[in-house]
Amino acid sequence: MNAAAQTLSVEEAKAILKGSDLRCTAARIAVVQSLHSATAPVTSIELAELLSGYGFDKSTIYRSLTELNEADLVVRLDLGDSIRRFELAANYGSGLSEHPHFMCVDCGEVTCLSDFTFELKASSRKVQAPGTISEVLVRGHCTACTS
Amino acid sequence: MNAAAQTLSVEEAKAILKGSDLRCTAARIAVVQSLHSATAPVTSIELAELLSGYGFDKSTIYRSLTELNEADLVVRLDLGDSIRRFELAANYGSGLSEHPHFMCVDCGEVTCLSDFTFELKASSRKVQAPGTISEVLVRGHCTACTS
DNA sequence: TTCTTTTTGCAACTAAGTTGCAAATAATAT
DNA sequence: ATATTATTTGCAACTTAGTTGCAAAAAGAA
Ligand SMILES: [Mn+2]
Ligand SMILES: [Mn+2]
Ligand SMILES: [Zn+2]
Ligand SMILES: [Zn+2]
Repeated sequence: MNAAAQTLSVEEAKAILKGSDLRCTAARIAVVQSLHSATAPVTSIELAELLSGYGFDKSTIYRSLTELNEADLVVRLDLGDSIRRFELAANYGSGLSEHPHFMCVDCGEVTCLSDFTFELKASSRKVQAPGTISEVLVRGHCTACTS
Repeated sequence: MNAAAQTLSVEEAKAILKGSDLRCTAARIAVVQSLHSATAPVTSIELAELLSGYGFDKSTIYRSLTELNEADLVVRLDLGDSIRRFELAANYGSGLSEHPHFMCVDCGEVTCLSDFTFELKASSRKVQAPGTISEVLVRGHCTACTS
């Protein structure tokens, strides 16, 4: 897991959960706090391992992540390496502030492209869009692996 | 699997394999032919199941796909549902003709966005690109699932 | 507190893909 | 056409990420 951005108190975590009508259980509080302290998306495995060190079962962590995701409190990223990653929604449930993600195919590092927007351009005016876009993932070679 | 686009003869398949210095085995020929006849990316599972009906072992099919991918004869798509998909490179090994892909999160359908280009735009001039992009994946709700 | 509903831990299971190794096959040399 | 050598295959066992059923525990409401 990565370095703490800042610590979220138990009370703050509880407030976030209550805001989405979720029960405040120890596991969910721990998940919210862990995700909050992360500076990049966290894999389910990392989180399950970290929190099993505090006595939580991995199935509980997986279930918590799914529940928080369904409540739009966390974003679930499927980046193509068959390992799920999660990040706390910037706004705790509103579903705003989506951004594309970049994954390096060499080192596996994942970056939030918060300062970028993506544009899909039809090459001719007769092709129609495939649908409404909800997630954009870009893969390639990161600057560290290229240089 | 999807309907045949056109049939590729054994000799044509062999020529493609030889062009990349790969041995012409029955399994690899069958994989090339199957991928050629597909109109959309094919999952490893579909292909392994189809070809196991002809006596090939699934491990052989998985290995063939990996080898053909490493030779740039086929493109491997990781679309986020932990199931790999493959398509024949349009130009049999040159690595050109890349295009973004769209996956519907509702019905799972995958579309090649051959007629689209993608543009990553920095929101300010001081943010730098994350690296060199090699694959773009867009997920969302397809028109059929939206209407 | 008591009651009711939701959540948890456990262990067993699933799905997709990988691996070691002896036997079979492809390409090459004779 | 046959022998030689390197590569590929089939098999079965394994791995990894995640899921599930169910009884016990915990949360929130009364
Ligand atoms: Mn992000
Ligand atoms: Mn395609
Ligand atoms: Zn990298
Ligand atoms: Zn759809």
